[in-house]
Amino acid sequence: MARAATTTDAFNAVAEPRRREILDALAGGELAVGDLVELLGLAQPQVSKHLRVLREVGLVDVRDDGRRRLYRVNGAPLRAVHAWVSRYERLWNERFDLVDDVLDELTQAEAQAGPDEGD
Amino acid sequence: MARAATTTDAFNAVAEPRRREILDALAGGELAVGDLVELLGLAQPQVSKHLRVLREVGLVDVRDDGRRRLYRVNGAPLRAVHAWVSRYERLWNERFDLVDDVLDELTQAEAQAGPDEGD
DNA sequence: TTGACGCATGCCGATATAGGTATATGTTTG
DNA sequence: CAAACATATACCTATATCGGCATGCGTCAA
Repeated sequence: MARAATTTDAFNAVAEPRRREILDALAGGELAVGDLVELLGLAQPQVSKHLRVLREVGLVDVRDDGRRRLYRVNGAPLRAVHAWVSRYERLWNERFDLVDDVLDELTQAEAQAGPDEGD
Repeated sequence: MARAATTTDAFNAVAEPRRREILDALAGGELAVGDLVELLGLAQPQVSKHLRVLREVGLVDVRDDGRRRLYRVNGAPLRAVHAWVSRYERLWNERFDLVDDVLDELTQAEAQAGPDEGD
């Protein structure tokens, strides 16, 4: 067999440091490929390839702007990663159960406040 | 070059589904290799190999028990993963800033409560 | 239209992987 | 000591990856 494709899911796509850097760079807002090339100091083809992987797993969206292509982050696929990792949070954070309780209370408070829970 | 080694960090180690399953199984407590073989339905050598990877990145600890080896989860290395992913949480969870505030309040509350904040 | 620009893609090579099967190492039992 | 048990490791093969380099394709400017 071999390792699972990097485009299999967010877990695999994000295992590559450069791709994480790309997402971090895009966290500030839309950027063109050329911008990323400068920011990360990578060759243009490599950036395009990493973007392709990120695009295939849905971590970024593209938009055409003249002869440039503006990329944007889409965190949705990371939700699964976050969900899985969070289950282990208590293993390194003793206080987590406390936060857990608070989240519970928060949920209930919102429920009681009803749909009209303006800030 | 090629892909980074699976033993490079938690990101790479955890990208493999089987290894995540192993960690999930160990979440309930110590287990011997044989137990994991049964639980996951994998061949024994494969389980041992996956455990080796997890061990190299520090995600599991081993303990000898007669002719068996008991493995145990160590979530510490996942902290980095959690930290990175969490920064994107607000991208899919509109309410995150709310939780953010609550965490802040919690921290302050604890500080005020002092060291004697028993359950 | 020609040329410059911006980006995507194709090809190449080296490498680590994951599963399969066989076997080595260490431990308990008789 | 020998046999059974539990786990680790060695070897093998197919495969996808990542980087480097060249090139294809669409877009804007003169």
